[in-house]
Amino acid sequence: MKTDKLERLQTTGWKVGNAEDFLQLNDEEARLVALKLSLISAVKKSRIKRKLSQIDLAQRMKSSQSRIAKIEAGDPSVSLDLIVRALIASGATTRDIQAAFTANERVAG
Amino acid sequence: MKTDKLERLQTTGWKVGNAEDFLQLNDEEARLVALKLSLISAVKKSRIKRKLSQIDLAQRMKSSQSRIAKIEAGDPSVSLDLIVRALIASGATTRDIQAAFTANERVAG
DNA sequence: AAAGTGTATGTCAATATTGACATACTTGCA
DNA sequence: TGCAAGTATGTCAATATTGACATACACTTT
Repeated sequence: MKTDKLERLQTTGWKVGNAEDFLQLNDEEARLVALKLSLISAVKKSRIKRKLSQIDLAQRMKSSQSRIAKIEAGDPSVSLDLIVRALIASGATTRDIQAAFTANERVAG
Repeated sequence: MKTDKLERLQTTGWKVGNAEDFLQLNDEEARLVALKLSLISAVKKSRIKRKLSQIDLAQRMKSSQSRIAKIEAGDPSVSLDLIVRALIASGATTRDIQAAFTANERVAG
């Protein structure tokens, strides 16, 4: 029984990609991006609503003003974790977060 | 996930910080954890529902079986980004994701 | 004009997260 | 029993993300 590369790839969960995978991946990537954008929008909205400056929000979540600015600017260095943290720290309710998802559905439908 | 937040709070002396800040931070951290748990549960549910093995799901999202296992085990090395990617790749609809948030609200509310 | 307040952008060392791999455990089936 | 498929766990080099800092920009008030 030879343990060639293909078999190894299969047993470890790998397969050669094709065009379908590529398109599928793009779609999923698009959904994630759309979701992030919705949440980012929710962060800014929530922060403004509660009259918090970026510095205020940064202090609340032990981050920095520049990070908050990057969040709201959609900087690629910002993770979904940080966006959601900001959303929570800004005082957004779980309902607000759900609303962001709903908005996302409309966009990404 | 960062688990050194408490440690940093302690070592920095935090004369500025007060009990209110401390509790607030814990609460926000708890909300994030609860949210992650809900989404993790949704990942596994969605994967099983569509009869996908961890290897299948890993292929779909260009990850590895061990990563999927870590996601579902709630391993601290797994980001919210990865959880949501897995959720999307598993075929979960936006409605499914919203449902996960609703479940989270019941827990964290 | 100068000073104050809030936001944007670039940089970077420290830290967190990643896919990949090896390997062990579990379950069911021949 | 042995085998195969699925899952769990530990490790690690490569990469991504972080808070902090400096600094520039926009706007308002003095």
